[in-house]
Amino acid sequence: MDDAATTNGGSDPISAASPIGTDGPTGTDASEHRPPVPGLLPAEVRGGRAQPKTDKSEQTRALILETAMRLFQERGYEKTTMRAIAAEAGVSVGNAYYYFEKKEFLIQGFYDRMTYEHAADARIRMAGTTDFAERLEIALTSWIDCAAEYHEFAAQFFRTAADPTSSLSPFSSESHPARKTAVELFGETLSGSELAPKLDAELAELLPDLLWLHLMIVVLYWVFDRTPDTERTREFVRRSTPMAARIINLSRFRVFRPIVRDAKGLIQDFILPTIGRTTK
Amino acid sequence: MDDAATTNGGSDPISAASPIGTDGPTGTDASEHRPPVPGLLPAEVRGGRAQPKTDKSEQTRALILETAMRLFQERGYEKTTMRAIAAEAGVSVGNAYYYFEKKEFLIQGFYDRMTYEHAADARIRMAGTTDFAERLEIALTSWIDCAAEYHEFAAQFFRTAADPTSSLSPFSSESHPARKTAVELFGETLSGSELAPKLDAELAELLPDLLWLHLMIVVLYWVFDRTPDTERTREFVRRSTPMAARIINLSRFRVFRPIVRDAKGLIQDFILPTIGRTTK
DNA sequence: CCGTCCACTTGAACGCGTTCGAAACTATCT
DNA sequence: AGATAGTTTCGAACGCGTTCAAGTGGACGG
Repeated sequence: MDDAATTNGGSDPISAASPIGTDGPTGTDASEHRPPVPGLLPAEVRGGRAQPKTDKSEQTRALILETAMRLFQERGYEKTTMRAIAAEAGVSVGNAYYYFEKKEFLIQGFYDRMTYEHAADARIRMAGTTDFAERLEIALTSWIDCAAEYHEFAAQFFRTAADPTSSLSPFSSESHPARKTAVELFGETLSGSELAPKLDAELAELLPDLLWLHLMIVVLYWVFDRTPDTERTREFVRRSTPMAARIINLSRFRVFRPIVRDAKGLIQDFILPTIGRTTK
Repeated sequence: MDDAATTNGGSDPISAASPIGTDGPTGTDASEHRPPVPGLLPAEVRGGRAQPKTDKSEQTRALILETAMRLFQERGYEKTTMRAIAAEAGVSVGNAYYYFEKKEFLIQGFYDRMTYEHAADARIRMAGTTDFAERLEIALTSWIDCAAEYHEFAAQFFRTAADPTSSLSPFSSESHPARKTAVELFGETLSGSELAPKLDAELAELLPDLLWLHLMIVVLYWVFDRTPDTERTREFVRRSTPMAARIINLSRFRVFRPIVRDAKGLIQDFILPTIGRTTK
């Protein structure tokens, strides 16, 4: 009896905006419609139960989520019990489960928050830089910095994310706004560089998702990284970004055409559909 | 207090990995659980507690593992309770935990068995074929076939494998014999092809591990694949293997030198050490 | 002012993974 | 045979995630 799908009303309050690739604005992106504090946004309403009907309801939900996030950080995920969260928030366990179907779903709060913090931070940091490799390195390093405080229980999160039956997976979840935000950031990483105009349009459309995959690899590396300040992952980023830039740059030349064509086909047919992107 | 490490005597001395005996045709009963080679412990011993001291001990261990694997396949991982395993095996729960530290560790049995079955099956299938792309496709398709029966609860296994704190992870576990076996298979996949003599020796040394990573990507794809008979993954293999072969083939040419050099450095410095391989 | 509906809240109870102290069994020595 | 030490087995008990039947309280219609 999998009630995971049935209990949720199925309606997602976030309506999809225009596809990523169709935007042709080379100038100011103006995608900064995101309020600065995402902690209490309806964006985090996802992953729970039905939509809130009351103000008080939403407050309770936010209270539980905030409390959970604080305790997770203080004690780690496993050692934070649902009873402790409920007690600390001053509600009952059942109430917590009224808003969050499973303990897992409380992690979503972290994921969302980090994604938005990362996007904002990276945009600021890469402003003024036009070299693509540098921009990419900034974007990835920014992620590592934003994620630093959560490294301790990242394992748990990653575990959850790797479960295809869980809607928290960055791969399988359809209409995951956080992923969309991240992909958009990489779109800007590319479009704001001097490399962008030189590229084949078709390839340029795929690249944001590919760069997001690059981030996923970095995340994988980061999760397993046990060096202080995840220095090894940072070094990995410093080494891999110039190479990625070079590969993309070389893709323009004739010798590489066949490979690039193959790769594009593979990505379009097998990778993007899997991660929930429907390229028409 | 994490007693997970302290309860275990420290290092579990794994002597060697031997292929799991081709199990009897029908009766999976514990009737032939005595290894003919005295100094060689079965591969299944890994992941549990201390080494068995008695013959009877080893029998009990095997009985529990066999029972667990059967129930996992019948009911799935989550729905198979430790109590059920113990009851079905005719032992107590405590006894099961005497041999297997956590329920997770019972999964290891699957992993080992599948790895050896795969290696054997792939070797048979690719005998007589010298085209590298074909050999690679055979190796990967063989894996999908061997893994087919476990697809249902593969999610759970993958979840566990993605946890860096778990010793079951194919990445972080040092001295994982199953991984070694798989890498060796890919070594033969390459060395048995007409491509092998043409390659740079240094690159040829890296390739088995890289091909294993290719398999890991296929596994990732497979876990999320919901199509019947994981047809989509099979198609993915058919498409990706010729491309991999072409890339490897092209790596010989001068134009690609710089990229190949970069890639080699990156892999040698960052990928292989992480997956427990120390290339000198 | 009462009844009805419904979002919200409660906490006891259930199932399962895991632990632990003690019993049972085996091997070895006196 | 008895004593001793080590190994294996047992099952009750614990903690935690999760469920569920039973409330509570406010809004609204009559």
